[in-house]
Amino acid sequence: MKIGEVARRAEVTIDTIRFYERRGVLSPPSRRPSGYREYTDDTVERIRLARKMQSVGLSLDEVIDALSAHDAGKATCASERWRLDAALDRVDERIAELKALRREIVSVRSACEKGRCGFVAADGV
Amino acid sequence: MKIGEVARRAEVTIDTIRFYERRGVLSPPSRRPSGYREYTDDTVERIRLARKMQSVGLSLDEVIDALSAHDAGKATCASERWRLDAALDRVDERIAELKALRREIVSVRSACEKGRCGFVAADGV
DNA sequence: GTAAACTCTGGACTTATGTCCAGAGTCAAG
DNA sequence: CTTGACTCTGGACATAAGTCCAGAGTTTAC
Repeated sequence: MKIGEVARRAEVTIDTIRFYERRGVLSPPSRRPSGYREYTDDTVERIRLARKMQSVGLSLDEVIDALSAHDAGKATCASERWRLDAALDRVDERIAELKALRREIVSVRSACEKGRCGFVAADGV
Repeated sequence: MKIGEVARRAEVTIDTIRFYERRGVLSPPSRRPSGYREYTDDTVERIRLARKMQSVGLSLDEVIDALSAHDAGKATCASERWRLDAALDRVDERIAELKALRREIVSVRSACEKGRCGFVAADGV
């Protein structure tokens, strides 16, 4: 199938597919005599898998890495679960940062209500 | 005082100060005959205020906007508090997104433990 | 056979917030 | 007066993950 159909089926843009090829998420497909890329269903699945990985917070480099392990045939759930753990740790860390930020905002805000907020006040800046 | 001392006192880099000038956070300072920028203490305070605003999650454009209101002399705590409210809303929204992502990761992870995880599994992709 | 829809390449552009650079000129201390 | 520290400009570079473009060639439906 042509790239447009892959894009529709995998729910990404054509540009993303070509970008994935450049980055190595997808290997270069076979070509028609005209130069058109020719794909199989596998590519659709591979893109979906990549998107799924990205959607849980893996960077594209991590996705490429995971897919390589996958391609090498050495990937099992147990052997790859650390990637999810790492993603989870990052999310938790980010949540903690945002909660700290939230406390800071609330603090500035309530100082603001009580007069001197040091934020927007008439401090001559 | 020269730019280097402003940088030290406001705890930013010289590059950041010049960048703030280009962006309009700081107005162009007076110059020595040599062309060197000459600042007063006010600039240090203004930079600190800008950093404080950024640190609670306002974008640079929002900081510029807030400082303009400030410069116009129309800013009071009450009139500007909505900026903090907006920042707070964004943080809350972001936290909610991350919590949803966390649930998704945990879900994929536990599916992974139970065999078919559809993530890294031997699904022939 | 023609028109519309599709695809090709390679590179520039996007967002946000700075950071870094070379090459030239200036300032301060001794 | 010399030396080392400082500052100037303007533009390129950085991140991440794509997005968009022109201009040319291809495929498909009618």
